[in-house]
Amino acid sequence: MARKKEYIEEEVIEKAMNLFWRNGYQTTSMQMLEKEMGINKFSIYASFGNKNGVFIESLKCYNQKLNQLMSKLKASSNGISGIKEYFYDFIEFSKETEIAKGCLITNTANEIGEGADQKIKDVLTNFTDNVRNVFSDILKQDKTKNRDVIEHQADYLLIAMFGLSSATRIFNQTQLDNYIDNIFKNV
Amino acid sequence: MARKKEYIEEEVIEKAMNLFWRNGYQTTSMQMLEKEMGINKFSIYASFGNKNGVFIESLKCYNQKLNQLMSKLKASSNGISGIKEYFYDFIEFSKETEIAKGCLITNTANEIGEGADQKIKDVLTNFTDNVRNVFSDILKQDKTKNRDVIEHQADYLLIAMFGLSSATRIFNQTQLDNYIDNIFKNV
DNA sequence: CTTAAAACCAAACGATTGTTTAGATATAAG
DNA sequence: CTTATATCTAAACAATCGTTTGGTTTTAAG
Repeated sequence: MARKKEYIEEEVIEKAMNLFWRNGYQTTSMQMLEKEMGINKFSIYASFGNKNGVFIESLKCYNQKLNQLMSKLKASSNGISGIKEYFYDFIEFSKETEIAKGCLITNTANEIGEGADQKIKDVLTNFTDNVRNVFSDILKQDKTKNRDVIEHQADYLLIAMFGLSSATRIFNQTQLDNYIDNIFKNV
Repeated sequence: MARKKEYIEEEVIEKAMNLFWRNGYQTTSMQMLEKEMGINKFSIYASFGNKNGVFIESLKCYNQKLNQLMSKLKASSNGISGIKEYFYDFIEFSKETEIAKGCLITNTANEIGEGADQKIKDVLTNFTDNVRNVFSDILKQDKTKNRDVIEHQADYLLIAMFGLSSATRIFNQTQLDNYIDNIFKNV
């Protein structure tokens, strides 16, 4: 006995996510979100609580998109060369629609300071643990490597991904290619 | 025929720089700057024009501090192991007073989006060119390396520094040690 | 000692921030 | 068709943003 929503939450969140991705949390205002999401402020608050709620859902949406990107890697039995492919896939992903925006999670980790919201920190931790586990699983395909080496290399590749995120925003393709080549000389 | 300033611009800018370093550009408000710098808003505007002016000067101040840190490296004839030492020096530098804050320049590069101020972009470009040249000069000490290899490795190490900046903010010392060890297996 | 210039403080500026509310509109159940 | 309820638009909320201004205090030259 009520009116129907004229928007689909998953759809408008994806638009919000892209805005946050381009501009960061602080720079993105409710006014900008209103315009980009195509719905009224009232509807945004009804669906997501507040700005932080929109951001949290945007992070989760980004996480999902990245999991889709990683599904190829998860299913792969190509070992390290599979991870290297993922690095290249990520570069394309980060500039999907327009200019390079880096990784939303990495950008957020770099943006937030001391007094950051705990929910946001949790999403970040979940994300890094997730990526690290995927890398670790792939590395385990090589039975000649012992557990210590695998853990170290998983950490190394995870941090290298963080570097790649920043790099996509500043450096050119040749520099990125060269960076990735060097990174994978050690694993 | 006038009153004397009760503050030294270099001193208050260093305080502003530390605030920007901890919190980023957007999060840092004039109110916070007023408190941290210990002078009135009027004085801030009289000395630095506006918030952007304070930030530009803060970036320059940071640049100077980093050049001091690099002076050891510039004078070094230890080749690559000198650069590796610089990586460790930077980690200490980034958490000099308190918690890890990464590199202010890298943080800024990650924070600013499409419509960033040109002056800020210029400072960032100057900085990366500067660091890259120092790395390049050190690498040239090895006469067995040809020009192409040196340019590639300078780019690689530069991007690795960007990764290290993010990493200091998120990962623990063991992970950082391992990261640096792996990075320097290739140069 | 007077006087002009610069630095100080505090208050206020309009604009924009994130958030809430009031009233009109649409929809589905009874 | 009536009625209850959820969604819509648009206006307003207090708070804070970066910035400016007016008046007071300090200083140093004449």
